[in-house]
Amino acid sequence: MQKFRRGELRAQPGTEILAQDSTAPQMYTAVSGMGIRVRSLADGRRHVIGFVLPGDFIGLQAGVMEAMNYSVEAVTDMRLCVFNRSDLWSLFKARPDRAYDITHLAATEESLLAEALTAVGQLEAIERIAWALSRFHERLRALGLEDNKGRVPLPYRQIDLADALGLSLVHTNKTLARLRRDGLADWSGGWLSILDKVALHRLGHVEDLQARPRPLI
Amino acid sequence: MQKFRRGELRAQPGTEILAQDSTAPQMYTAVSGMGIRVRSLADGRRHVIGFVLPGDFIGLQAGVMEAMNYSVEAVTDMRLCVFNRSDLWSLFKARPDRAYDITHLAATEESLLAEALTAVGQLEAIERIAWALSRFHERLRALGLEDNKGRVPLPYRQIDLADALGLSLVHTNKTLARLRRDGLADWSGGWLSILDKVALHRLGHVEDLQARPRPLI
DNA sequence: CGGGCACTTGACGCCAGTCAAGCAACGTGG
DNA sequence: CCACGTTGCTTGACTGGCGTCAAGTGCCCG
Repeated sequence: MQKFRRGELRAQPGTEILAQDSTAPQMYTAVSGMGIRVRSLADGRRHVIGFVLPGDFIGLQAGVMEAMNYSVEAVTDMRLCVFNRSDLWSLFKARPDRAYDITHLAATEESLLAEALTAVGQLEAIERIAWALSRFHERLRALGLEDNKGRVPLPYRQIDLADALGLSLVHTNKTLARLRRDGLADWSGGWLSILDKVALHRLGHVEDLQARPRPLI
Repeated sequence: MQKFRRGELRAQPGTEILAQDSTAPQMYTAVSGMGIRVRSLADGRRHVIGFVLPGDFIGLQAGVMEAMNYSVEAVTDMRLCVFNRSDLWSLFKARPDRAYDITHLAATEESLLAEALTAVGQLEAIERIAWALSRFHERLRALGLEDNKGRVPLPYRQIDLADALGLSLVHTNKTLARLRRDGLADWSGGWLSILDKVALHRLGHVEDLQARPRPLI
């Protein structure tokens, strides 16, 4: 992939890396720092589609479609690898294996969105938050960001989580406080600890891949 | 693509075409009939991720990932083209243009899901339904299914729409009645008519591609 | 004719939104 | 150095949109 790399971008908190409705000429891979994918409505409401963590690829939509349908914003300082949209087609011709990987990425993204849609559509507030915190911990742990006390860094604001889950800031805050009080999870000061993983997963309907019901017809 | 076609499948209403958590060896393109993509929770709740219309490709997840993370069910009688998962890789090697198209499909799917997520997360009940009916009419009209009275066939049940929008059946029913009474849209007897397109789009925050705000910095 | 399914409508209650006030941490400029 | 505005978090009081319960209709099918 190094051959297709075109440079590095640094973004400050609050910066818009890719703009909704724009036809960006570039795609990115997050190297460090965190951001959000966000869709804005004309009346000011916004929905956080997802969270960008190190290693995530962003801008595929801009790469293969006419335009992005959401923005990407930095929440912390970020460093990103830059790729040219115009190189994507030559990559597909030269490296079918890489093309396959990119399709795999897109399918994974779709899978994440389907799960989020289910959570937002069907779960009640405390279940949604349990789901989100479980997923956060899982992803960040997989990135090796867990410290020796089992905490992972989570530098987002409560309003970001609220807008991702379709909840109000106030209710999100109260529900986080309840999870803390009940000893399930504690997200404060930019760090997240899972205190009772089993209970949290059950509450958030997070499926342990091991425990999937295997149909044996 | 004909070379990769492996046969035809017919499915009755209620049939599960692809099962959640399964590693299906096949992918499909819907030829006729309609279905739903649906995720089920352990406690019986379900979320309708999306609606399968003629021309839609399904099973890409099963094709490139370990397993589907939602099921696909037929709602009417359906006919589908069958493709073998194992042929996907050879397609990527032989036809980079087709591989690109498939990635484009996946990105389009992601885009639809992002819009749905925003609707379910941020809009209130009547707005969500206005959004959904607008999108339905648009997609079905593009398929040439509009009759000379401006109606399109919509053979789903109210519970399917309710489960797609994260609303209860009862509230969905009452909201549909309200849109009908107010002269915005009428979905009854399996047919959908848009009576006041402008008002419906405004209510559902459906963006006219023409009228996008072009940033001119 | 009886049972099931989809749709409809009214009554009631609760989860979560809104409003409002207050605190702590931070950066800025007089 | 302190006053002041801004941003993010917290908490209590009140309200309302939407869920649940319940009953009823029309239609299809065995």
